[in-house]
Amino acid sequence: MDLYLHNTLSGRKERFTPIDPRRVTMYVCGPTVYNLVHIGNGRPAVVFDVLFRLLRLLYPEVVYARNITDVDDKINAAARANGEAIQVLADRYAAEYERDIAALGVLSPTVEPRATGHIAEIIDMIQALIERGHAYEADGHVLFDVPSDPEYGSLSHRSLEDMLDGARVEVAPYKRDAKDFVLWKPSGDDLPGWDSPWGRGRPGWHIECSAMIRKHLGERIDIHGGGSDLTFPHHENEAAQSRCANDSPEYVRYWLHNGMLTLGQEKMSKSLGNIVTIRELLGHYPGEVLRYALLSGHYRSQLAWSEDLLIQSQRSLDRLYQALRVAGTSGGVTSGRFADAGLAAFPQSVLAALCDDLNTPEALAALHGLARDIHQSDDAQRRAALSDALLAGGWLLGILGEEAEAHFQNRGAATVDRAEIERLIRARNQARRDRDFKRADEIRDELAARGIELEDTREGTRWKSSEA
RNA sequence: GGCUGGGUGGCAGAGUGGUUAUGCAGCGGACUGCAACUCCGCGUACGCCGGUUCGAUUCCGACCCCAGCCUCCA
Repeated sequence: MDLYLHNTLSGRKERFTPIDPRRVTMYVCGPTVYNLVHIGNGRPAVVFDVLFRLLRLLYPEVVYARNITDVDDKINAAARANGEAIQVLADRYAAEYERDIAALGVLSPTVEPRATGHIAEIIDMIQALIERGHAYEADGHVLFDVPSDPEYGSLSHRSLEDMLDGARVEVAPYKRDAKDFVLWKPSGDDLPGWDSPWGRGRPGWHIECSAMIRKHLGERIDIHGGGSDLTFPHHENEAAQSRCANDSPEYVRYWLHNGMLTLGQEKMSKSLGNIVTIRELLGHYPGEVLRYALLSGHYRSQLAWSEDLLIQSQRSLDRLYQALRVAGTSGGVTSGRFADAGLAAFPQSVLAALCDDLNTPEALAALHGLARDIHQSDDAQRRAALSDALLAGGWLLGILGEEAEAHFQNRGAATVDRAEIERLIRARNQARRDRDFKRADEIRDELAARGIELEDTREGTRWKSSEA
């Protein structure tokens, strides 16, 4: 099945053709670790996790690198404010980040490189840029010479003249051109620094990604992902550096950018302060609900984050689990089961949706279609087949990994233990057989008051914990 | 100002030149001892104005409005 992806470079949807069909390479920009990440940071992690899962299904090998930026002036500032060692703070928040996105069902990438582990590669690359006449040293800094790259602006679709209009920032006096950006900057004794041909210093932001990609994935790669706010300047600069430092004229074949989350009327962002951390959300909702919410919109669109979205996502997810429950299948053990399954194990409708530029809302709709089919079927064998398909499709999206019965029972604020629940259900069913409906309803009301809801089915009475 | 993307039913959010998105919420019915679960049905959705067309929410043009980037940012 052909995969189509929207490429920022061309501005349109293109058929995905990897450089090497046996080995697909993908890089995604991770966060700068200086505090807990917000749910907006979770979007690329989740979206490109779905792409990673899909690619592994379609190609024999996928090398996926997702970086962590652990050297940055914001980290330095946060550490100073905390009176904490810089590296300790960065390590801590890197670990918190991984914990948060793991809760969102994000698989580990193939490699997770950190900037501080690649200083030698960064220095090499800067030297190459200087030698090739694309960078210069000035006042302890090394700067990229933007006018030396004729293709600069091709990714973000801006001409150099366009950029002049937006030059709102004061230009450092040592820059030859206002658009030149820093590759290396000097560090005082109180800041992290490494010896270099230009003195003790630290790398600029953009060069980190270029160096890590070259080391782990090669001079040219298939897919580069990240938030749309990184398109300019970060990715534009990164592309310029890599094109100019590498021997290959092609750097990235497919640039993918996810849209921003909004809170209220505006983009969720740290500088605006309108953020909600993943950690905070996990206190109220399972990670799977957050993931469903993130996937409920197409990755390139803005998505309005709200309490309502979470409630709707939770209930939508319940509907899928309810179908699994009715089919009598147990989920839960799906991860090992589908990770190495062939294409045939996955519902065509879900694959088709995902292969069309990762249309996750369409894929979720397909899952709901399967759920409906399960409910409408009275053939146990067919139900089992449908619920297998539902589980497989769910795995591809990174949801439905929980055992269905547990999904409904291990949540909420139930204050009754399992044995007591079973005992009361038996007592109620006895009362029903005796046609003592008053007594039966008393028991049901009592359980309801304690957060337990009952469902009577042909096979017996089921219970679930009320919504949290 | 430049460059992107968008305005779809109460809400979220896909998609399509003429046929049901999907989910949540609401209403009516079936099932049930009553509920819950589930099923069936319903509400005349496509910013505005023109154009093309037998027919446009879907193509073209103008207009209005919104968001993102142009500074750190997922």
